[in-house]
Amino acid sequence: MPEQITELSVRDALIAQSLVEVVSASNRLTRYAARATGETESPAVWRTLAVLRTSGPLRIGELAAESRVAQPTMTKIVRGLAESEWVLRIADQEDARAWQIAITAKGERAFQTWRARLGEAMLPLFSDLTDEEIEVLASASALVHARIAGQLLTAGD
Amino acid sequence: MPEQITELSVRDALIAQSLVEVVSASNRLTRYAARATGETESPAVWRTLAVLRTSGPLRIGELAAESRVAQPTMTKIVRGLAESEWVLRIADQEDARAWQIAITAKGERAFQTWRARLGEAMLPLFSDLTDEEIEVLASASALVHARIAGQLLTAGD
DNA sequence: TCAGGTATATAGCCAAGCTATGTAATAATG
DNA sequence: CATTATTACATAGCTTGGCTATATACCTGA
Repeated sequence: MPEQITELSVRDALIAQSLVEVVSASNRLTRYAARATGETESPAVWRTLAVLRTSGPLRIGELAAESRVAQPTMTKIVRGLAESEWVLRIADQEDARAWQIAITAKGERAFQTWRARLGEAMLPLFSDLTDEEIEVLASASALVHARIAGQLLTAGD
Repeated sequence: MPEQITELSVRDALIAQSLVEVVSASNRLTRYAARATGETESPAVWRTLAVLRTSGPLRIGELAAESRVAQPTMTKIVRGLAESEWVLRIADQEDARAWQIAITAKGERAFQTWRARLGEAMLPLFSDLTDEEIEVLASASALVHARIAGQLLTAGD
């Protein structure tokens, strides 16, 4: 089945377009900020910490799924995070093969520092935002976050 | 000067926080969509085409700056794009060292196809959006796009 | 108890990005 | 006009982040 063309409703097309524009614009912004701050950690590291903060301790496999990387990639990321003492590996009580990965206070601080650094890098471009515009950004991110967190990747669809 | 801590105004802190949340949420969403679609091209390729579409033909150096990659990286990206016939290299009239890089009709089609594919991958998570929420997403991306396009990276600050 | 399945680890590969540097053209300067 | 400095792109070579395939250890069910 090559090149499956799907006909979307006008409404769905509008939604899809808005979503694509959000991720495109954000991608450019992220890239700008990452270079401005001379970021050294990979995005996956920060995604992983973000997941751990909101979900609490998770197994490596769960963490991989939620951070959208393959399991061996997450094994590697967790090794690095554990060496930095940003996460702690806790032996799983119920399964000796597994670990519970938890963010540490040090990891939490690193995460906050990263957020501050990133925010400051972007700020000069956005210091003129109106209250309404700030609200728009906050709403947009909340809306996306609510729908993306905890979504498994469905292989079929 | 290690670990420069800057005190932001409450307002700036709010803006910075909203921005960080936007890029974090979008990053997770992008990553979801990229895996769902089995994306093969790098994000930089699509950023580059997006820049060319809105800015018109650019030199490799300008394109590198605007797409937020180093110049040799852009040389490599353009080589790939030219091989796919998604861009055309046009000898610069005013400088024999330089090229004008222009998107082709084929490149434009590839870009649109990518957008459609990406949008459809995200749609299932967002099909319940209200009109107001769609508007919020569109406004947020417009707002970001307007401020990020054409911004050079200031080495100082 | 043993067969199959599952959680993580390891090995090894590939691609994308970078820095440093080369080459050729242009610009500036005496 | 000759020479030197600068600029635009290309090349070389490296590092790293991600992947697939597979090994290892443990768990589960017949």
